[in-house]
Amino acid sequence: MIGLFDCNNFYASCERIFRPDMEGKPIVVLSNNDGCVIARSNEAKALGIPMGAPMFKYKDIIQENNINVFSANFTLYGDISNRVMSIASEMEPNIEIYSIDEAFMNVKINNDDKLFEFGEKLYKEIKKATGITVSIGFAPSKSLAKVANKIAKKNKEKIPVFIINDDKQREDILKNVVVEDIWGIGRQYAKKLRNIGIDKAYDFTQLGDAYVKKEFSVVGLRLKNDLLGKPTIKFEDIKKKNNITVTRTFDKNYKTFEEVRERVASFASSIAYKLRKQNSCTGSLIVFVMTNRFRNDLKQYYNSAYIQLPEPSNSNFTLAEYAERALKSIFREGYYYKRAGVLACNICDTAVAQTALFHQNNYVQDTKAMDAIDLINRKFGRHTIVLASQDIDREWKMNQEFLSPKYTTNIDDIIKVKI
DNA sequence: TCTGGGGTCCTAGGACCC
DNA sequence: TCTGGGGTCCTAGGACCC
Repeated sequence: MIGLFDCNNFYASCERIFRPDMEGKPIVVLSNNDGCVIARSNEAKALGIPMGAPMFKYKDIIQENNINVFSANFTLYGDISNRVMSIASEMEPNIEIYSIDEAFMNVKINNDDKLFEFGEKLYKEIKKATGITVSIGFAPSKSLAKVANKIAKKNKEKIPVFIINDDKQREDILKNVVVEDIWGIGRQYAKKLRNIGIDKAYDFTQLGDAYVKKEFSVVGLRLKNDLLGKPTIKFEDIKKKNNITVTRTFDKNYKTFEEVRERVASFASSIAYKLRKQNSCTGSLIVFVMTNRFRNDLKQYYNSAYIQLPEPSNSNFTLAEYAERALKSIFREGYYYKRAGVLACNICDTAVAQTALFHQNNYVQDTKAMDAIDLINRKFGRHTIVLASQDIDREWKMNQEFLSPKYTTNIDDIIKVKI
C-alpha cells in the first residue's frame, strides 16, 4: 500500500511550535520580501485570507482581525521538515519525500487494522517529537493515497488516518470527488473536463484511453489508471534534482549592470552550492532578467540567455563567471529591473561529468577551494566567504519585517527557559 | 509604493545525423 | 501523381505540483 502523510498548515504550524501563545489564533506566513501570503492557519483561512494574497491589499483585514504575521523563515521550516522526514524514515525507510511537508511511503501492510495502527503511531511520533500534526492516507496507488489523505484531513476530531482499500468503496468515494480536487488536474484540465460534462473523478476514470491520451497526454492516461487502483504513477525514492533554480524579486528597482550582476553572481554561487550538496555538476546555465510586470507605466523587458560551460562544473568561480557572461548578452540600459534568476540545466553526477578534450579548468584547485569555503561557511555562518563579485558589504536586504528566530539552527536563537 | 519561489513532465517543431 | 526510415539535440511552450 502507498501511504501519504502531509503536515497541516506546515509553515504556520512551524511558527507555532515555539509560540504556544499563538495556539488557536490566526497566523499568516509571507513570501520573500513580505510580498504575498503563502501559508495560513485554519483561523486565518476562516477569515477569508486567500492563498497568494498580496500583503499590501490585505493589510487592513489583517490589522482589523489581529492576524499574526510572519516573514518566511525557510531555515526553520527546512529544519523542522528534516526532523519530520527522519522520524517517518525510521518507521518506514521506503519513503519518497515529495515536498517540504509531505512524503509517500511504500508500506508492506495490507490489513486495515494494522494500517490504521501504523498511521496512528506515525501521527503520534511526529507530534511528540516536533509538535507538528500530520494527516495520513493509505491506498493502492499514489493518486488514491492523495484522495485518502484529503479525507483524513477533514476528520477533525479523530486521529486523521483514512484508508481506501476496496473497489466498491473506491468508486463511491471517487463519485464524490470533483475534478478540480484530483491530484494532477489543474485549472486548464478541469475546465476542459467540465466542458464535456465530466464533473467527478469517477466519470474521468470512465473515459476511453485513446480520448484521455489525446486530450490530456500520457500524463492524463497514467492518472486515469492510477485512479482505477492500478498503481501507474511510479514510486521513486530519493532522487537528485534535474533542475536547480535560484530567482528573486528585488526589494527595489535596479538600473545599473553592477547591481544586477551582483545578484546574478550570488544566485550562481547559490546554485553551485546546491549542486555540490547533491554531488552534481551543471553543463549549462540560463540567466534571465525582467522588469516589474505589475507596473504598466514602465517600459517592460524580459530576456533570457542560455550559456554552455566548457565542461560541467559546480564551482562558484565558474558558474558566476559564465552567469555574468550570459547576463552581459541580455542586459539593456534604460530599464528598471525587478527580478532576475539563474537556472542550472544539464545536471549530471560529478563522478561521471565529461571533461573537455582540452581541459583547462582548474578543476582540482576549484574543488579544494569549494570544500574549504563550504567548511568555513558551515562553521562561521553562510556569508563568511563570498566571491568579490557578490555583495561584500551586505547591502542587499530582503524585506523581512516579521522574521521569527532560527530557533533550531542558530545557537543564539535557542529559547531560554526560566525555572 | 507594495504582487514568491522552486520544481516535474510532456509535446511539437526545427535543425541536424546516418 | 508518386518522394524512406530511424534517430538525436535543442528550444519553446504548456500543463501540472508544492
